[in-house]
Amino acid sequence: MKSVKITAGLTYKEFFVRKMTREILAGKWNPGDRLPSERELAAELGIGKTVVHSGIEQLAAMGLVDIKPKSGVYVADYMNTGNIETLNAIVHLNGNELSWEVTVAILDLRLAIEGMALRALCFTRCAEDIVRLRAMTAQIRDHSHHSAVEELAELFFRWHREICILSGKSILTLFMNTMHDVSIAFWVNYLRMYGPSFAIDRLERFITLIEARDGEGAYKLLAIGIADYLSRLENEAGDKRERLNSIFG
Amino acid sequence: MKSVKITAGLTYKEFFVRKMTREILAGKWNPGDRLPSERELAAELGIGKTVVHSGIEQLAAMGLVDIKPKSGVYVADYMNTGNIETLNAIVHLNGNELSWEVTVAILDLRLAIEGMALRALCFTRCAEDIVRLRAMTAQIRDHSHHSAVEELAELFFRWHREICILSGKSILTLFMNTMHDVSIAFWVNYLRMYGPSFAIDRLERFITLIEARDGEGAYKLLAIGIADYLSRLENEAGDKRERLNSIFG
DNA sequence: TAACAAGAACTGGTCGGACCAGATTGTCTC
DNA sequence: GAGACAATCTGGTCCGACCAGTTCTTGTTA
Repeated sequence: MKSVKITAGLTYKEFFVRKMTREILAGKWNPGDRLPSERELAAELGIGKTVVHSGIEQLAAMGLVDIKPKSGVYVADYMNTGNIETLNAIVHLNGNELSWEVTVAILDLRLAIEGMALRALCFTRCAEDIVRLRAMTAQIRDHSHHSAVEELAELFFRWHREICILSGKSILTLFMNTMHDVSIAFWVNYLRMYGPSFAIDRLERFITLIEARDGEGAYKLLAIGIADYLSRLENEAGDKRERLNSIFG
Repeated sequence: MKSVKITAGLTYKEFFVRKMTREILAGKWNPGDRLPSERELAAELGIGKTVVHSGIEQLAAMGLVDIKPKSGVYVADYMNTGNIETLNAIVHLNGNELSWEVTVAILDLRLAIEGMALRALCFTRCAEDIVRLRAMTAQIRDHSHHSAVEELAELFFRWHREICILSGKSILTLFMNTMHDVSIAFWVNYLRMYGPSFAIDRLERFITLIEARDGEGAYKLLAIGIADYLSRLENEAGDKRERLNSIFG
């Protein structure tokens, strides 16, 4: 008789990883705490130890726990020793809500990565690159009438990744992909703020600058767009405060 | 009778992942190629299919393969869809040699990440932060007489990560940790170029600027250090060319 | 001979038991 | 009380059994 209630579609392992992630990030376990042994967790949940072990390995790869062989599994000081997967877990637990700090950090890194790629691409671009970017933009425009915002977010992410690919700077592409999950969360918020139309027009402005080989112009467009988004975010936070003030006094 | 010759200390899974990584990155399989089925690979190597499957899952997490259920496992277009683990694998296969492109990209990202952290820390730092950084620096100096360069590299990485931790910008810390493996490779090269003494003196200059709350000064020190390193790297490449010229004509 | 349906074989996916090696704790003897 | 040995604990690894869906092969019917 299993004690685990399996949510539709989740394997035991997925259920276990989600449950432990939630508990760790919710503070049920603090950094340094020793988790129950794999056998205890397996017995408690009514699943096999190998599944638990596999789940714990995943938690370790996510930076949430440290495994000490022969000793036990300890909650890691994950905000200090964690990695991008830690951040992805935090963001996912928050329903893909990005805090101000996360947003600033993501966008600054994006400026660094995509800034380099844009400059390089403006220098090296060929005609097929422009055709490629235009085709992708048109595809996004087609989709914008009937696709969910998450789908659109994926398409925007891929457009900007294509900048890195076309620039020939493979490493920048790898870094950008590494930030995929948090970037999708960002694009969802961005599309909600500006709407798909505005966002697509901006893509076309990038293409114009790339066609003109204006690396500094393209970089500036990126930087200005980022600054505007952050400014709007701040204003929305201010608006929320004003609305609360008018309700409560 | 196992057909796998196990290198000392490697599990079947580790052996399998290394073998496949080497073959994929060496071009034995091209992006889009379908790998032999898990059962075929298992039979060929004389190990269990589950181990092969587990290894393939790891290769997928590394961005090297795409798994299509019921169809097969295909080599991914990993330079376009891969992630930081892809880069780590490439660097590791090259005996931790960093190409110029990788070095430039890493350092630019580091400038973005640590630049933000330095500025923030100079603004918010307290006395204990300075004490902490001084203690870490002294520890590094103690180790520099008898430690291997890889150990020193780890200590330098942690010193710079501590900047992020002390800045209170957790997200920057997570990003920095994400770049841990390639950063270690960089620090090894850096220490070989400048020597531990010089590198430690530079840490102390950072501390002086942080103590003085000179965010722009600290950022400049970082940027200048990076530019100098890249310049020397270029000169070394030039020196190699000159030496070859004088040998061959 | 061609088309359709059923069965077999294939694919990756998941799970749990068996066993391993080393660390830690408990028990017994001196 | 100290030391030696055994038992128990820990995480670690591997494998066979079974699953679900896809694709290919074979047999039957028109």
